[in-house]
Amino acid sequence: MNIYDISKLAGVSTATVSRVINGFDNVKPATREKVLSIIASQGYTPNAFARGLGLNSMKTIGIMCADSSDMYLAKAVYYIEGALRENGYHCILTCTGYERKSQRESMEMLMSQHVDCIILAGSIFIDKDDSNNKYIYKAADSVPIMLLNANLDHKNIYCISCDDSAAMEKATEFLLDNKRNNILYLYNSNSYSATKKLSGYRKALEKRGLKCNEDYIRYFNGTSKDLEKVCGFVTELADKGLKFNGVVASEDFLAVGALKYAVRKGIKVPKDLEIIGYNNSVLTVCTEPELSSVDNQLETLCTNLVRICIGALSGESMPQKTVFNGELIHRSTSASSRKTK
Amino acid sequence: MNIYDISKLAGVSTATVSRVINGFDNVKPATREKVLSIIASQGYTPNAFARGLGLNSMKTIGIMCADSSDMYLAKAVYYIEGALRENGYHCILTCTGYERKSQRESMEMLMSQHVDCIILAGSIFIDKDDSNNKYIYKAADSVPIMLLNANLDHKNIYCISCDDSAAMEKATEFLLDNKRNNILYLYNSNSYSATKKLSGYRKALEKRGLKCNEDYIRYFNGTSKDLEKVCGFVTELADKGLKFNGVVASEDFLAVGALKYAVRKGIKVPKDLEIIGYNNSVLTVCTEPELSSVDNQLETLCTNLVRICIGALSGESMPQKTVFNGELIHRSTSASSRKTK
DNA sequence: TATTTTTTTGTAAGCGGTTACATTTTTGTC
DNA sequence: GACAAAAATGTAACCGCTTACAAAAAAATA
Repeated sequence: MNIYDISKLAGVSTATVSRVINGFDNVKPATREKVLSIIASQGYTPNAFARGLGLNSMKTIGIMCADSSDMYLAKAVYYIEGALRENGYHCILTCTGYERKSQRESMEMLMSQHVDCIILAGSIFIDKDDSNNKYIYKAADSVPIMLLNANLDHKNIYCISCDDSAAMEKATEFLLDNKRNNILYLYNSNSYSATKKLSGYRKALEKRGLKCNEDYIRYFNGTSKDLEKVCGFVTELADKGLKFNGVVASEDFLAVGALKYAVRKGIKVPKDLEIIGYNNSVLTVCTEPELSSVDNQLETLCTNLVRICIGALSGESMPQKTVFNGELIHRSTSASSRKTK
Repeated sequence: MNIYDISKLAGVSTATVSRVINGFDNVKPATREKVLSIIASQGYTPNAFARGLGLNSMKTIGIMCADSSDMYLAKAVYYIEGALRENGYHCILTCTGYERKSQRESMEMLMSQHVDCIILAGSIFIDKDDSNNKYIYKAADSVPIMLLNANLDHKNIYCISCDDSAAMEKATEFLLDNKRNNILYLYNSNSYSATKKLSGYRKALEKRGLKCNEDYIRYFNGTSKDLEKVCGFVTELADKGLKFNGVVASEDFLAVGALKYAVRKGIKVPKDLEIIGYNNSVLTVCTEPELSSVDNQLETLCTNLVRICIGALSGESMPQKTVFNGELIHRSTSASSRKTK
């Protein structure tokens, strides 16, 4: 059953059927009705491939993310997919891992599928050495590229992010306000947004004229799968004599690890140690006491990313850079008596 | 740049170019080399739409899942996508939510995209009233359907699942072995796999001649987003006078809620209360003490699902039903002195 | 009513591949 | 070297839709 069959049954040309299907207004109402009824009675659906070939688009958008089982990225994918579907777009999802080579391959795969746009969910795709970002610029020559939580300057690249630096600065300041002058900073990535967060931490210290002790900035080489390891890592730091009365982390799981350490050692939280995570994930409410965390407005970021994406695809002029503010969510690992808006 | 341009540059016909691209062996090596070098020098990639139109396939598979931000489903999607990608397939992901209507719409969307196969990740798509499953049977007339953790009888539907009933029975028995005769059963879904789990709980009791007290079987109306509510729910049950010395849950977050209740009330775990969750998710290691849980072998399920899927697509005869066994993972909320294999 | 303008419809050429079938070239055999 | 068989290549129809352009029908104007 194809458009030709329908046209014969309706006694019109394929062009007219096509017009009806695509909702053009230059079709006589009576003709439209007839064609629609035939289509309905035959249960006909246009062949998407032929359509794609003719229009050079299948209304499909590619989403690249390092690991869709990561809690944060999973949410991003969920929000993005939902918003795109509402706009009549389909999503091809590809999990690239953390290696540049496989990321490039994923990008090529998406390009070969002729997606209308590519969304890079996460800053892991951007290299500090800009010459390694050519693969992105090349793709941007063909289709608009959307960056979530990252930044790149190019006329066809749109960046949507949270001001992670400011948000982390706020979190750090909150602890400093309570005379927590030995704040451990835990992170596990050197991506664009991770770097921003760290700079926020430094800025908060600098602002008060405190010099930043590099011993307190600690890189953890692992992921949320290694939560037990994080606890061990923090315990080791403490055992080595590092004294700290505050912890801020670039991801919630790192903060949970610190909290585990505290609970096991019987350290009172938040009285003797305050802890603030980042992402405001479900982990924050699993622990006892529950974890304070920075919410970086993922849903807002994603819905706006899609809005801008759709706009760009329909030829509208859209802002290249869109930045939102994070918010510090207080639970039980930061001293609630000082809660601020 | 299309196949015709390449054929001219290489001085051969489009058929030959097509043969080279598709790796047919009836091409003279010298010709193949020449064509390949032209293709490489021109940076040519075949148009996927034209290809799809000709072959009636774009090597794309549809994944339906209720909510890809759900930790369990997110992992399923991750494993499935990865395995499919290794086999040269692309994935269209669609999150359907929990309403039958939107699930049907997602299914239609995937069918209209002419995917080669549809994977239903989760048992939420199957209705107990089989007449409501027509939308699945209808799709199965066109493409193979893969069910993860669910079951449906049809010649073109393949089911891959964990024996959730047996796994839950094992978990329950483990507690009964330690004279935990008042075991609270928490669940939050009536899907196929959730029902199986519950039947496993019942079976364990029956096996010992214990009659199942329905007061202990409790439905929680919410999701992992409402973790704090779960804790409140369990606290309420206890406040109402329900006495229990064991908890098994159909999902980890329910068990975490129970554990929160215990920690807050100062109940000793596992001495006075043993708790076992289900899915062996990352939540199990966030809590203190860490949560024992049933691992239902999601990765194994997914890789086998994809293996069977690929086999079926290439015309091989594949098993309609594939069942794996779950495994009880002991951490700190079940009495470790009795640890069994 | 004749003429012009506008609306509606039809024709047919793409879009860029695949592949059945026909043809040419190569290889093998006697 | 003649002939048959096998291998390599080419021709052209086809997949099912879109759309520029042409043509016909309807509406507006004179």
